[in-house]
Amino acid sequence: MVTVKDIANKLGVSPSTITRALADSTRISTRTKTLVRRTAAEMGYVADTAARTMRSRESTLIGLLIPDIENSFYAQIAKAFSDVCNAKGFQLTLAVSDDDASIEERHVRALVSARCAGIAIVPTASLSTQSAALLSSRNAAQLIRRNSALNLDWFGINDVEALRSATDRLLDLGHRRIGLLCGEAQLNSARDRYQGYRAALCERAAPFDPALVMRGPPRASFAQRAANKLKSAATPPSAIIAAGAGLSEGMLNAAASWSTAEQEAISLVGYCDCSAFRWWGESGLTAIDLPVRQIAGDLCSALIQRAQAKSEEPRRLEDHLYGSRLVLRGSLRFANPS
Amino acid sequence: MVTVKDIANKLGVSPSTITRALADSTRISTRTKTLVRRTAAEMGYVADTAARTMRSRESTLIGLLIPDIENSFYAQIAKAFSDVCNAKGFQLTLAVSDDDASIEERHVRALVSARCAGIAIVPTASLSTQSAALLSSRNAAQLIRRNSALNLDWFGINDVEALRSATDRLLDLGHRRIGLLCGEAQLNSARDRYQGYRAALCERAAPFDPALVMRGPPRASFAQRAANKLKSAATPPSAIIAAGAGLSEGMLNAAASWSTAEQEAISLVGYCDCSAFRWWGESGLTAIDLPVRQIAGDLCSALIQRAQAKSEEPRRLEDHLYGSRLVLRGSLRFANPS
DNA sequence: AAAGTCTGTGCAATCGATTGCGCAGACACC
DNA sequence: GGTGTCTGCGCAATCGATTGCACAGACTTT
Repeated sequence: MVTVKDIANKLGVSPSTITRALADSTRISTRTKTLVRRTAAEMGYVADTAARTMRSRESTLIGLLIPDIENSFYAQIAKAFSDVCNAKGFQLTLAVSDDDASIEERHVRALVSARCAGIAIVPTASLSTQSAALLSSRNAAQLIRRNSALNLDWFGINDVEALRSATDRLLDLGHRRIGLLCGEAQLNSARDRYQGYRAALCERAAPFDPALVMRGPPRASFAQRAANKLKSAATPPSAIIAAGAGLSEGMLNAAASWSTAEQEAISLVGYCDCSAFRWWGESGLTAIDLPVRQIAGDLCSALIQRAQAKSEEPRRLEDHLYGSRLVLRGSLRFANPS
Repeated sequence: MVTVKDIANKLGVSPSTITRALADSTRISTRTKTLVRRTAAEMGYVADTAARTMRSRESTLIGLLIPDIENSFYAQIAKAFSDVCNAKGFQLTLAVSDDDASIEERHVRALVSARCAGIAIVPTASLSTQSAALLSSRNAAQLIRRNSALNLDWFGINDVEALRSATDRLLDLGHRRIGLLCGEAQLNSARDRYQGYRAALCERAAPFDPALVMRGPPRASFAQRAANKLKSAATPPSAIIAAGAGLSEGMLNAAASWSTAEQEAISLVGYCDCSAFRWWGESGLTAIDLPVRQIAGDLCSALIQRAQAKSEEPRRLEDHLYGSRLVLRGSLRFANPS
């Protein structure tokens, strides 16, 4: 590895001159600067990030900790982070928790250890106390999901409203038995989604059947089983809403194995519109469209801004709430009069 | 930030004792170890990765540079890397080039600067000389795509064979006008795919019409336009193969906007099977199924192994070639006798 | 001509964890 | 008693880039 000292030796000057020349300091003659830069390029010099981080005590690393990267929803988040980081000269380090609290803790530790300038986390429901402690009083924020154990700003969706309006729409179409695939209640966000669903039913005086609500881990595998179970019930729902990204994936995987008749008998609603939803069936899946990129981009920008501002004053916690809208596609049908 | 020195001061011992206790050195008494560990935990100590990297001159960072993260294909690669890194105690840093050589070069520079233990790259067709120079003689390898400017090991698919067999299958079904969406010829991998297609046509003595081959940037946007153009041609093809992950996405986006009749008139074949392909139309998209996870996992493991072996002897370049198979789904039909 | 102002560089300390070497005390063995 | 041997721990250097301070020479001002 070529170091500053190597260049200095080659040119017969001191290391300080090299750094200053490369950093474009005003105290270095133009002639020297040009010479140094050319030599550095020739020698293939690349500054050592570790040394720089150490000396300056600040890194240009942004940590993103998500439960899944294969789901399009989280992939969109990662892309938004990548773009913002790119634009502002930061690097992205990606950590995938697989919705496992112990993996999550390892990652949190690694991100903190790397002295990330900022950390964004989509927390698991069972986030460890350790993780929470490690993140508190650091430049971190939670994204989409909100875990009350985490004393951090939150950037997310108005989930009550999102689910209420989706449910409302189904009621408009005459559906009375609406299935819900929903995450576990430890997360405020899953609770909100459930409550939105309940609120819509209540306001419209529609019957509520607990058997239609399937709660479980926010994974595709769970949703797939749950959706199949709903379909095969004695009196199956005429519509199903997946209240989560992983859950939508599982629901579609299940429904893809249904017969055409079965598919037509049940209207489906997904969470977070992704381009593959347009590939669903003949004319696409109806979905709750969230401004994911916007949210993730805003969060990433906020983290970077705070990192650069480095004000030490304790801030009050903030929630950043975003709206959503329903994108109507072929997967919604009028309920058959029963 | 709590440092080793802080713990040492608190316990009235030297910093060396702390490090050794935490590293479980044999020269430290069990009593001291326990004490140190408890104190470290209480004080919320987290080692500084930068300092450690600097001293040891080796990081636990694996860099992955891909053109896109929203495409399921690359997301699967990222997941495989994440899993392997996780299992071996490494961290993943993700860089997205958007198929732009200048962004790519910035990322390469950053990854090298971070002294990554290993770097995997899915190179752009127009990879800069700079990038190639930076990567050469480092622990790096190219993945899927192969750029001859890069003097690195390659882990990828037998693309000639993959495209030959897909084309063959379409010929079996009676198709004679088969469209091809393909990347630009600068990349060996794109060239291979094209050649596989040509080879199949040639062997079966099927006519070759250059107008059916759309070559361009490996992006969804290009493929979408190209697929639409093929469909609207005077004598449209009865089948289209997308010879790339991004191209498949674009092809489906285009086809999703076609009428049912139009969709039924053209058999589609995608590249790299992803779960969303099963959502396509009524019974899923036929696709060339690649062992992506396997490839990516193997590559990541190889990088880590080499990093740990740290042998200085120059190695010969190796190619790691994987096979593929066609997954048949509803998007394939017999050609209408014309 | 003396004093003041720039310019262009070098010196040396610093960031935090790690480790080779050395040292002191305890104990064993002949 | 003398000589090893082992255990437990401290000293100080090291990794590479950065930066406050100092300093030498050139040039300007009164």
